[in-house]
Amino acid sequence: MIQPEILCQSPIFRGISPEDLEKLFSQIHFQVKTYQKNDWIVNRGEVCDRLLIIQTGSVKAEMNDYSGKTIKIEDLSAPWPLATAFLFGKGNRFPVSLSATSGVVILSIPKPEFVMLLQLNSMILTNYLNTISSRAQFLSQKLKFLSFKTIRQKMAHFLLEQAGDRLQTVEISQSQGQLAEMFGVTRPSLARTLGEMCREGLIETDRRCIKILDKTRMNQLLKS
Amino acid sequence: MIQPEILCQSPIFRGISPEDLEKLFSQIHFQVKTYQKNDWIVNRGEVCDRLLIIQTGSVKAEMNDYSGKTIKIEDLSAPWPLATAFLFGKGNRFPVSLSATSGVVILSIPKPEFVMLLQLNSMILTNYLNTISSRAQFLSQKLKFLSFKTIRQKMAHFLLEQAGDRLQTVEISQSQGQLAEMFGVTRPSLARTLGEMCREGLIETDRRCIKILDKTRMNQLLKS
DNA sequence: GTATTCTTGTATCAAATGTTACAAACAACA
DNA sequence: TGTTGTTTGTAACATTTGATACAAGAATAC
Repeated sequence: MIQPEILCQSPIFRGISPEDLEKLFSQIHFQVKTYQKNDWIVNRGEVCDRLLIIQTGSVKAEMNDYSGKTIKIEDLSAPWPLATAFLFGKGNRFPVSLSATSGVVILSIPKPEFVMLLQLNSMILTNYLNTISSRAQFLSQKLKFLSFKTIRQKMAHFLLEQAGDRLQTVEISQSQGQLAEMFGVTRPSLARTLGEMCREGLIETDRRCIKILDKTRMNQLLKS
Repeated sequence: MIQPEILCQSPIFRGISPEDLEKLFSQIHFQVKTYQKNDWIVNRGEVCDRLLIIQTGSVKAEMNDYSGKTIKIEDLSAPWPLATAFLFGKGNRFPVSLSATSGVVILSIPKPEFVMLLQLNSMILTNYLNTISSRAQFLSQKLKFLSFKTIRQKMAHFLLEQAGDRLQTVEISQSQGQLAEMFGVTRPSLARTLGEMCREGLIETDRRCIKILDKTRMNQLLKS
């Protein structure tokens, strides 16, 4: 059976009372499946024609490369939905393989039934739309960031975004190492670039505080 | 007034008859706005609380940088929807500025009304979900591609993806220059890498045909 | 206070890629 | 056939970044 108290904490059913959730589920068909540890839940490439939500336990997403070996992508646990962005769209196949890392209970809602659910309840609809849209926005943001080629440009983009129109001083919350990881570069390379920008009079640094001295010149870095 | 014959060719209203479309629109509130050439339609950063669809004419998307200058992003024309991935989600603000490149008629549907439309008609709902999901999938794909750091890796990924499980020979449809642009590298660099891979016995090239000689070794490139 | 651990700044060398330039192969066309 | 423009292969050099190592400063624990 479904567990409304857990499901209503899922991003998709957030804001819906357990009672309402039970009523909604009484109107549609669905399955609840149980898996043992290390069981395969879905294989990469399988058609994604149902929404899966973890009700209990945790799941490991893996991608197997062209030679058959696997690389771990991420860990997911209750009450998270699986592969929300692949239920619709053109290539609606699972991009990863999923296996149970503990005893797992999965709620499986066929796509037509889920569409019905979306039409029955506008909260579920907006929740689901918010989920996919946020993901698209996140990816879009990340892509824009990666489009800057040199570390200088990434740094300039980051600083100008953090500072906004008003501020001149940015205090970074992470360590330099974490920042480097976010940039996808090595820590010494980032430090070197910061040092160079200091010497050129673009910024001033004091541990975690970075002061932008010349916004105009910083902007020009992003265009060339 | 709305033009059902045009709108039903939009990705969002595809598959709906002009008659049904007219009935649907009689049930909701919406606006139809006219713009002259070079008029601003929306500014970057404005709250995105309505769905915009171009009914006539064409529109230019621009991004203005931190210093105020603008860079052209893309051209859009009827009957295309605007910024579909930003109507929902967390940061629901327009990521770009939009201006008319000709006389333009824009259909503007407030978000709550659009949600109602999604609940009234399951075709519109799946169309819209397909649109956003496809975008998320496209971005995800692109991001994965950029995650490979060296040109060798990008090339290996590209070739193995194109070839699939069966084929050994890939014929690229674009010129080497266009391929390089897609990879985000310069043309001579790509040619050099291809040359090296040839000499190492990984591939054989003949103009636009590339034959993969050693899939196993090619796979190993993707892991290191 | 002292030891330990984490963070930062810096240096050196190697690897990867960009930049520029040029010639050969190919395609389209008069 | 010859001409012109495009695509491809290749080279030399500059720039950027990665890899590794080490020392000094800062934070934390004991």
